[in-house]
Order: sequence, then structure tokens, then C-alpha cells
Amino acid sequence: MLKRVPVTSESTHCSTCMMGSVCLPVGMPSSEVAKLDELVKERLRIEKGQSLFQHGTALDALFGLRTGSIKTQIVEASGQHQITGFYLPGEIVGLDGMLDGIHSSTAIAMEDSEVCVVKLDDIDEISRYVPSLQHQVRRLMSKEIARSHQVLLALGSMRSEQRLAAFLINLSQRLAALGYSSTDFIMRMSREEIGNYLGLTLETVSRLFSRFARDGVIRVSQREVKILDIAALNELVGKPC
Amino acid sequence: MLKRVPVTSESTHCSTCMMGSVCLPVGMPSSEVAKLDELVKERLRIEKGQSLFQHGTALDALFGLRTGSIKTQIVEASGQHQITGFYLPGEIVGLDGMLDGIHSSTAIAMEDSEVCVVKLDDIDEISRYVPSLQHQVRRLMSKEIARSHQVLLALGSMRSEQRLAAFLINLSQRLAALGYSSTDFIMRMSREEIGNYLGLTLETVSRLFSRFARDGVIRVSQREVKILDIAALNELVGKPC
DNA sequence: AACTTAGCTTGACTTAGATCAAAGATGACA
DNA sequence: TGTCATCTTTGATCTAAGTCAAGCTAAGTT
Repeated sequence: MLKRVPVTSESTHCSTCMMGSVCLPVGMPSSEVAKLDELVKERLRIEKGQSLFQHGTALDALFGLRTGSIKTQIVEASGQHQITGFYLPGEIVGLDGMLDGIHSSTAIAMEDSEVCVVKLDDIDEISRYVPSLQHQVRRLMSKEIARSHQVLLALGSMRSEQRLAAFLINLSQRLAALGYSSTDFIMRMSREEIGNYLGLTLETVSRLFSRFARDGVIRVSQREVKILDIAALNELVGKPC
Repeated sequence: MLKRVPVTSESTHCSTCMMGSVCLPVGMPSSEVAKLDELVKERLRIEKGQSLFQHGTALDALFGLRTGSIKTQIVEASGQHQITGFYLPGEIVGLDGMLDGIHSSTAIAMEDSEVCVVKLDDIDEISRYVPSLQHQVRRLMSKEIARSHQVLLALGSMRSEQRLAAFLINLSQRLAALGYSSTDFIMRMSREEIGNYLGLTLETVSRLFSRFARDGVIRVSQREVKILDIAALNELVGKPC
């Protein structure tokens, strides 16, 4: 289920990786990025549905998602669970739970995926001669905080249609940053997962997709989405007013 | 409104501060904490209602709350705003927005407050000879992420009474950690602020307080709360099931 | 090709919480 | 001491979204 893929000298390193523009190195001077090649010593392949890490287990690394997609969720004693994030290639998973070296969430692959393993010890080691690396970790964590605040805004003060619109806009923008189409894409998550993430039921999500399609804002067939009127989505979440 | 209070050699430093057990140094070996005394060069006093920092402005420091209480909120173009956190003494404000040195939220004092200013440059400087300081910042940010995930869980999958119960439990625990009573306290936030934070209207919050009081779970008079039956609150949020 | 299974859609009905409205508290201040 | 202004409570009503239920689709599997 979890297959290790050693990184050899012929493998792609951070400095030559196509994800360099969005992944851990984003925003770092290229002279510094070149020194990151020791950072990733192995990769992991995770099959769809398998977990990369479980809530409550020890943490000693961050994971840069290379291919595939991953969701993170937290689980309550009462059994209810809440999806806290959907991750796309180039995004870093595992930033929560550095509090006491214990993961506070569980990460599950939504499709067959591959991650670069970045050991925390190696980050500390390498940041001795790449001082901007520590800042980079801070920036990534800060981004994670800002991201979850945006979701809080959605859950706390948006109506259902605004939440889904915001979700689609966000997905579209992140895919565009990866070089994919911002208007035509496949959602890796089910209606139920979207609903859980947005604090809605799967039926409501399904009805909203149907309504958006009826209104000519999107075209949707199962998990395939085509955004027809991005302006209408923006208007929904409140760009005007 | 924002009054600077220089820190002199006679002032209290991190190593002698009563907040040491909960604030930035929490969990650090005391030998390392002793080296943090250069870290705080000034303090700020903020009057009730004034902002410590505004969303969109430059960020170069973190703030350790010494006395008082602070709320952070994000504001949408459409005007809607969402409170993302309530901070008590010993907690660190400003961890979001380290992404590109711009605050992503606004921090407002809920009562006259005082914060220790911790310059990011000084963190970098001092962490050269206090290696655990970088870890400490990571831990604090990670805690912030985990905290907001808990709020996500509340907003995404709890009913109104569960949200308020979880809110009261959380407040109670944090006050207890500060050495205050866990059952008798004064809430610094209005019904509207609680409602905004929890994704409810102020009327719903008010009705819930009344209902909890009627059910003998709490006693409440304006912002003064006495928790009579903490077990009932725990049961509400789902400790059993 | 027939049978499963998991996921999705749609309809009918219910309800938790929002909205609207009005009347008490509380504290600040002249 | 009265009068604002702000905050809070409570009631009456409405509605967005949840719940329950029944089919529908697509993709495996034998």
C-alpha cells in the first residue's frame, strides 16, 4: 500500500523538478533552491484510499505532493469527522501536528499519489547553510493558516451556493497555477466529501451543481466540470455588493 | 492609542515572566528560555477597540499577549467579516500572514491590552544560538493550524448548541491553564462576536445561553458565566455516543 | 450480458436556525 | 439624575438546508 521509492542521483531533485514553481521552493531564490537537492531522500507511492499518515501517530516529516491528490481530515471521539483540506500536486501536506510531533489529522489519497518525503531533521540540517529554508517553512505554515481562515469565512458566513462557488473558484485557480485548464477539470472528490468540507449534505451539493448547470454557470457530468461563467461565480461569493 | 512601552533591564523578561508557562517559551528547556531575554525589546499598550495590526499592512513581528484579550478577523471585499480567533494572555497573535510579510487579518483589542513585540529579525538572530527557538515558532504555528481545524469541525459538523458548548469548554480550559477559575469567568466578547465566530446569529447565541441556564448547565448574567455542569457540556459536544 | 456496488440526482416533507420586531438591561456621560 | 447608546433577551414568523426515500448511472465483476 505504501511503497517507498528511493531517490537516486539520477532522480529529479527540487532544483530540476517541474513543481519547483509551486512546491516547497516557491518564492525562494534559485541559488538557494539548488542547495535543496539533498532534502528529499525518498518518495512514497500511496494507493487510492490508503492513508499517508494517521491522526495520533508520530510525525517526523512533511510531504510534498508530486502527483495525485490527498485529503486531510480530523476525527472526533463521537465519530464525526471533518475534512480540513484537499491537496493538489505541489502542495505540502503534514504542516499541522508539528505541535508535539503527533499528527492531528489523517491524510488519505483520493487517487493513486506520490509524495516527496522531507524529514524535519533534514530541514534543520540544511537550513544551517540555506537560511531561507526556515523562512520558507514559516511561509508555508502561514499560508496553511490563512487558507483555513478562508474556509472558516465560508463556513461561518456564506450561504450554501456561495460556499460551493468559492470552492469551485479556489479549485479552478489552483489548477490554473499548476498549468491545467482553469475552466475544464475533474474533481477528485465525491459529493459527500465536498459536502463534508463545506458543511453541507451531499444532497445539497448535488442540487447546487444541478442548479448552477441549469443557470448556465457550469456544465457538470459526475466529477467532470466545465466552468462557463466564472464571473457569475465571482458575483455569487460577493465580488460586487 | 498604540502606546510603546520600552523594555529596560529592570523590566520582566521572558525568563522571569509569569506567562512563561503558557506563552512563547512553553515547553522549551529553561536553559534555553534564559537566552530569550533579548527577544522582547518593547511592549505595546492597546486601548479597547483599537487595532494592533490591520489586514493588508506589513508584518515584521509576532505579538505575545501579556494582559487583556484580542480578537482577529478577516474581511471580505463584500464587507462580510469573520472572526478567526479570540486570544487570551500568553497566546501569540500574528502567526498568519507570514506568507509574504503582509497581515491577512486584523487584530482588535477587546479590552485594554498589552503585548510583547517579538521582531521576526530578532527571532532569526537569536535562534542562531538558541536552536530550539525555530522549532518553537513551528510548534506555535502548528498549534494555530490545529486550533482552526477544530473550529472548522465545529462550523462544519456541529449543531448550534454543540458549537456553543464546545466554545465554553474551550474558554474554560484556556482560562484554567492561566490559573483562573475554570467555572467562573467573564467573557470579553459580545453575543454578536460569539455568533460571528461560531457561524450563528447573536439571537441564537442569546437563546442558547438562556436555554443552558434554564437547563441548569450554566448560570449567566450578561458576560458573566458560571459553569454548573461541565459534564453536561461535554456530553453535548459528543464525548459519549 | 447480467448483476453488483457505489455514487449521484431528484422529490416530498421537516426543522433548526435566521430574520424581523419590540421591549428590557446596563453603563457612559452631561 | 436623566438620557443616550449599546447590548441583550424574547417572541412570532419564515426559509434555507437537512432528512428521508426512491430511482438513476457508471463502472466493475463474474
